[in-house]
Amino acid sequence: MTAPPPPARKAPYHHGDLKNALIEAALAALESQGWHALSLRDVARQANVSHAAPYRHFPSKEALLAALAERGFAELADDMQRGIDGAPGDPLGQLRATGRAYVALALRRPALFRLMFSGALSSYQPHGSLPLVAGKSFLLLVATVAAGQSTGVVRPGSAEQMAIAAWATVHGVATLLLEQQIHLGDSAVADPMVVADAVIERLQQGLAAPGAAAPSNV
Amino acid sequence: MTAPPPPARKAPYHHGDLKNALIEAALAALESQGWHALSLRDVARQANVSHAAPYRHFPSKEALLAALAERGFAELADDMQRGIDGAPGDPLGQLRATGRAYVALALRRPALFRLMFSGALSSYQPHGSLPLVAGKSFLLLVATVAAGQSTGVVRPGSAEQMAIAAWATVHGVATLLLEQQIHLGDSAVADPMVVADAVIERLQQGLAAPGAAAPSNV
DNA sequence: ACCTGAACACCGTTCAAGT
DNA sequence: ACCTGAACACCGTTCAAGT
Repeated sequence: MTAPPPPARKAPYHHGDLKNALIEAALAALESQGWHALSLRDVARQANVSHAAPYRHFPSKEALLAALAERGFAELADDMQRGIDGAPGDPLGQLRATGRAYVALALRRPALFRLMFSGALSSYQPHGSLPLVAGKSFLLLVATVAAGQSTGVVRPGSAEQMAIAAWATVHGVATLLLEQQIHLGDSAVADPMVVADAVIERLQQGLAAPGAAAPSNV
Repeated sequence: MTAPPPPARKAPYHHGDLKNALIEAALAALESQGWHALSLRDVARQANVSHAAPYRHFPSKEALLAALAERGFAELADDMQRGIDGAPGDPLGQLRATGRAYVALALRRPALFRLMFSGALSSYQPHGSLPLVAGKSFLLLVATVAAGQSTGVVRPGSAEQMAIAAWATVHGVATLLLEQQIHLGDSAVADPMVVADAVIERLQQGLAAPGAAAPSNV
């Protein structure tokens, strides 16, 4: 009765893969609390290490947040690439698909999206490969616009400038929807994605070459 | 020599207008640190009161942030209204002016703009008149679109839906510029406002009625 | 090489007490 | 009615010490 319980399986002193464990714990905490409320001490608790342990793997809390943001940007580029792959030979369809992927990510992981785009990181520069990964999705966009121009379905002009306009539009709907700034009460549409589609459709018309036929689907 | 200095003008025990003094101090701290780094204790220090004094005027730190955001939304609506007043009888010009005012505010007060639109406040609802003031600028936009439709320079359709598309586009450039996501290195343009104008111009073309003449200025 | 525990200088919020 | 000072339960970060 009074005998002490067996030591059971004690956690090893060395975690083994603490860095990834911290990132996983932080990703979970992120979506439930937002980046500004995320506590490094709490993440350490969740990973069953002391509050000082994370400092062996990240020089600061911001560095951990940057690692999360980088995961988000990689996921964004992957989703967009999947959209491009899904509509081979149809640049306008590819543009629509990348736009939908962008909005979908914002709605699926709102806290992660805010971390990526809402000034949580003062600069991407000091965080290793973050600037490179963050720039990847824009490069995809420019390439798709250029492809559309070469086949004549996208109006001529600076591909970069048109990509910026497309990005701005899609980023705008994504953030306004995610922050619930757009009130869908009056309209018959209750689904945010329907609003996004409408805006993307209008953008589509602006990017399409004057003579080109309107896309048939959606 | 050893005589104590005269009491001079001691600060009165009652501040008099502490509420506004706190808001002013907070607005200053906001732009220099961002909303997430803003400390209530520091704001109190800046206003020369104890760290507990703010709680007589704001139930929480978030309530103070909400007061700042409300100021921002009021300023935004004012700026947009000024843009509308500056182009009487020219709805397309008014739309362009409101868009420029929107981007200008984002670039002039980046931290305030982030506070307003980047999920710092979990909801506008519990903060008095904030939802009403926050909605004002969108109503201006809808009214201007409707005015353009009635004179035939803006294409027909749901004014609300077109206002959403316009808002999304302008909001997108504003936030991307403010977060320095758009790299102006390659282009000849170093001025963010030039990028904004280009995007707004493209939006303009999307909103204009097919038959209407292109705007001559800018 | 990696992790712990104590320590430091902060926070937001509460509450009895002062004016 | 409004403000103060101590107190509580947290933070991020540092550093000597442990394994």
